[in-house]
Amino acid sequence: MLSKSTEYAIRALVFIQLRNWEQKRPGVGEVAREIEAPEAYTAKILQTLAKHKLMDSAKGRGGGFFFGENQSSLTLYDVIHVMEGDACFHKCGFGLKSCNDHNPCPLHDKYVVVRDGFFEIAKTETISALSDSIRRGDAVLNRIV
Amino acid sequence: MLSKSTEYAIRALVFIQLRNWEQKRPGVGEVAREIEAPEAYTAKILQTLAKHKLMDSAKGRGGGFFFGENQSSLTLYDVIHVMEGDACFHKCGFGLKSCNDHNPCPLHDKYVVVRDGFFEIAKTETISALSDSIRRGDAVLNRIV
DNA sequence: TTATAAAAGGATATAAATATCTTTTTATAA
DNA sequence: TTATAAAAAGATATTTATATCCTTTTATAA
Ligand code: FES
Ligand code: FES
Repeated sequence: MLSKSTEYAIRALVFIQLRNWEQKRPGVGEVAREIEAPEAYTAKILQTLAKHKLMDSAKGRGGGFFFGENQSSLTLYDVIHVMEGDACFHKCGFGLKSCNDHNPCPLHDKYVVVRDGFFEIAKTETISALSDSIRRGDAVLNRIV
Repeated sequence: MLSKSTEYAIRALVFIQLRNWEQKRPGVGEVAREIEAPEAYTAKILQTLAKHKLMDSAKGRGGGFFFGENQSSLTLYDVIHVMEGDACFHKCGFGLKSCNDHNPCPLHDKYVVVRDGFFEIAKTETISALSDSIRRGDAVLNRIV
């Protein structure tokens, strides 16, 4: 499972993408409301994402968050990596100090399949692809209730 | 990813099973040493497992931990359920308040495959099967280095 | 040029997970 | 019956994740 912070980050980026497509640059308040996260905490997360150049920000009046040219194909992996590192893609599912094909734990063979499946999703799915499925109405960003 | 506590629990149970097969009932100290976990913390975890009847314990001289008759086919799911609940099998991977087939988040279709894959492992793998793969020499309980 | 709106930065606070320590209960061996 | 070994129970401590608050910097509009 991803950390709450990572989930907030992913949903925030998707929302920013959706608004950007409408020629808007949402601010912290709007993002926090939309992803149903505490505002001050959302601010910290957006700050982290901007610092790592996953998206861009503009200070001052009329400012907000947005994607620049070279930030269009951001993958889930990129976001996870910045927010919580990539232990989840490498760790032994049985809790050993490392995962090793040639000296496996008893879960290794089966666990690796699942772990790699998640890695594949993370490397393949992009913020803009997720956003697009919402724009098309095939998926939702939040629950009504 | 499972919590550290859950990992300790699984490894502890596997070790207890291995020792039981040698007609031994290990105590907290022996278990903690083997799974490389802090002793007092291991004690708490074993206490939780015993309280939930996942294995049995005997107090006093010559006491220790062991599996009773009806505790032989303990699944990983049982252990995870007791240690951290089963959110990981139900939660929305995108962080929505619930996961819903008919009102999916943009990750749903792909995420559910991975999540269900893990659920399948958890429901299928048993402590005794994992232990047996170690006894046979096909897998390890800990890393030399 | 000043007032205002916005993000950045820094300092704290709270909650949850991980870890330790001490006392109590229980069983057994001497 | 007493001393000892072991788990159970309870209290406390530490660390990490989550969350809040206050101040500073920056850009823009009036
Ligand atoms: S060694 Fe445990 S998952 Fe690879
Ligand atoms: S709705 Fe998100 S994983 Fe099912």
